Amino acid sequence: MMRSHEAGRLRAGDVGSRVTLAGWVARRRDHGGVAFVDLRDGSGVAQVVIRDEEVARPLRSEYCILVTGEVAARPPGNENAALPSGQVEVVAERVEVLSESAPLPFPVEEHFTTPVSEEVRLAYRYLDLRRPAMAANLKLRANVTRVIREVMARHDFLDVETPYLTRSTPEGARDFLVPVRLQPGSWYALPQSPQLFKQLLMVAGMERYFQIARCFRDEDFRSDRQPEFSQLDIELSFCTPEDVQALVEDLLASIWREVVGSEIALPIRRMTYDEAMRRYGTDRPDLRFGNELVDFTEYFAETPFRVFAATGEDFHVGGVAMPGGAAQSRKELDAWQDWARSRGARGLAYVLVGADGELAGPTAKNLSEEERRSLAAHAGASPGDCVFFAAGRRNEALGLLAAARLEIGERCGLVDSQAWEFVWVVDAPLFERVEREDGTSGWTAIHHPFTAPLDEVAATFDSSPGTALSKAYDIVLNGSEIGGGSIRIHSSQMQQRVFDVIGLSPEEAQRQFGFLLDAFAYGPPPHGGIALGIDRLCALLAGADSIRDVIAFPKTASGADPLTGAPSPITAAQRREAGVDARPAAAADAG
RNA sequence: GGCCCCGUAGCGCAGUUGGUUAGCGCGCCGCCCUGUCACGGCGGAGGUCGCGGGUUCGAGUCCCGUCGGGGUCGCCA
Repeated sequence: MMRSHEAGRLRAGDVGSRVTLAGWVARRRDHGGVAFVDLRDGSGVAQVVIRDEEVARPLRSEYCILVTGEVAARPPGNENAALPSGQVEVVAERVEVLSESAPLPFPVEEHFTTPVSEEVRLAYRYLDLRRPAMAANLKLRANVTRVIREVMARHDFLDVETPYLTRSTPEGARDFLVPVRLQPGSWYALPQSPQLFKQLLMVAGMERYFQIARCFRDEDFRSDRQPEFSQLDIELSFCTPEDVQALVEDLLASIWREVVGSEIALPIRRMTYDEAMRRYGTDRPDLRFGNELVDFTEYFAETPFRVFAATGEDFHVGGVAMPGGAAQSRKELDAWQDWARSRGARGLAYVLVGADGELAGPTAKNLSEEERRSLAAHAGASPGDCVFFAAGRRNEALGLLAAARLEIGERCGLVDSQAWEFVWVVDAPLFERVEREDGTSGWTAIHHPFTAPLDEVAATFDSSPGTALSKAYDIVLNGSEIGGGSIRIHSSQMQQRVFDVIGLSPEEAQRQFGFLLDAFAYGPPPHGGIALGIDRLCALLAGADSIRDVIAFPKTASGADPLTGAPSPITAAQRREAGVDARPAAAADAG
C-alpha cells in the first residue's frame, strides 16, 4: 500500500507535488486556527500544516497517521535554516488516524534530552527504539553487518551456520543449559562461540568460513557484556597471522568508510603483548593519548623506601605521571587512595613535583637524596606534575597503573575523543600460571588450548611454559578489545603436548572434545581465524556508552528482560516434560 | 560472591538537624491565542516516598532486612 519512509526526504524540489505520508505524530502544536504536526517516520521528520481545527484537535503524540497533501515552501519571512522539520512542509488535505496512542511513559520526541532510566526504556523498548537516536543505532548496526557480508563475499568466504543446541564443553565461561525432552537428564549447551565447529569446518575443507554468530555465556554483566552477544566468526585454512590481519583490516576499513565515512590508515600498527604491558600495563592499550607508564623496578633496586624495594622475582614498581597533578588538593589526593582501594589495591603512592623541581608528598620523605634529585626526570614528569606509583606483584601493579593512566587521561582531557586508534596486540604468552585451590600451581591457556605456539618455541614450550609466546593476535580500538584470534594447532602431537602442560590427561581431553581430536586424525589443514565482537564494534561506532544501546532487545544486569518478563518460572508440567528433575544417565562430573 | 551509587507523581529531579496539607520542571487534561517549530497565557488532575520490620509523641528523612536498576572487582579460555 503506502510507503511511509519519505517524510524526512522531502526537499525544495518537491514543492508543488502531492504526497502521501505515513508516520507518527512527533509533536502537535496549534496556534490560532492552524495546527502544526511533526510527522516522524524512518527517514526523518516533516512538518504537516493542518488548517482544519476539527481534524487537528484529536491528534496526539505518537498517533500513527496517514497524511495526503501538497508540498509547499514556507511562507517568506519564516525561513529558518535550523528547522528540525526541514525547508518544506506538507499542507494537509486529508489526515487519517491509522491508530491511536496511549499517553507515553516517557518522551519519545527527539528534542527531549532528559535521561530516562534504562529499566523504563527496556520495559517499553518499542517506544525507546522509536526515538531517532536509537533508530539510528540500529540502522548503523545493520549497515555494519551489511558491509561485513559484502566484504566477506568479495573475499570468497562461505557463510556457514553452526548449531545453537550443542554439547557442553569446558571452555572459559559458564554454559547456558537446555534440558532435552527426548533424553531426560541430558542437556544441550548454548555455544560460547562456534570455535570447535569452525575448526571442524576447516577439516571439512571449507577453506574460508565466516558467520555472524550469536554466542552465549552465563557470566556476570558489564556495560559491554551481555549473556548473549554477536560475533563475526572467521576461520581460514593455510593462512598466516598476516593473512587474517589483512582481511580484518579490509573489513574495518570498509566498515569505517561506509558507515561513518572515515578512512583508517592501513596497515594498522602492531605491538607485541610484552610492549603493551610495559608501556601501558594492559593488553588493550588506549593509544588515543600518550602518558605512558614508567618502570621503576630497576631504579628503586637499592631504595631505602621499603615499599618500593624488590621483594622477589615477580616484583614490579612502576609510575605514571599526571600533568598538573601537583596542584591537587589534599582531598583530591585522598580521593585517589579511595579510588585505588575500590580497585582492591592498598593505596596509590604519589609524589608531587613542585615548581622548583623539589618533591613533596608523604612518599618523598622516604626517598634517598639521589632519588629525590632524579625521580622526576626518570618519570618524565615536569614541575607541577604528580607521579603515581604502584608496587607489588607485576600484574597487579601494572593493572593499577593502567587504570590510573586511563583515569588521568580522562580527568586531564588527554583523550582525543575524535580519534580512532587501532592496534594489533600480538605474540601473547601461551600460558599463565594459576594457583589451584589445593595450593599447588599449574598452567592454563591464556587464549584457548588450541592456540599454536610461535615457531621459535614450538620445540621448547612445554619445558618452559612461562616464556612461550603464541601465534595470537588481538585487535584493539581506543582501549577496547574488539576481536581476537590465533593460528590453531593442527598437529595431534603438539595438541597433546599443550594438554600436558595445562594438566589435561589424554583421557580427559578425549572425553571433553574427543570429536575434535578424532577429526584431527584425518589430515587437518593448518588453519587460523579470528572473532570480532559486533556489539562492541557498533557501540564504539555509535559513540554509545553501553552495548545495550546497539542491541534491539538487551537484558538488564540481572539477566532479566523487563519487556517480556524473561526469565520466568515454568509450569510443573513443563518441568516434567523437559525432564529437569530426572537423574542423569551418567553423572557428568564423574571425572 | 565482594564493594560503590541510585529508588519520591507518567518522565527527570528537590526535599534542611526527624515536625503542619511532600514540592519543582516536563508531560498529561481543559480553555484561550491566525504561522508555530523546546511557542505562549490561564486553569486542573495526578503521590501507599520500591517493599517489610524497627526506633520515636512523630519517619520520605534514622537503623536493620529485602527487592529492583546502574557501575565496578572477582569472573568472562
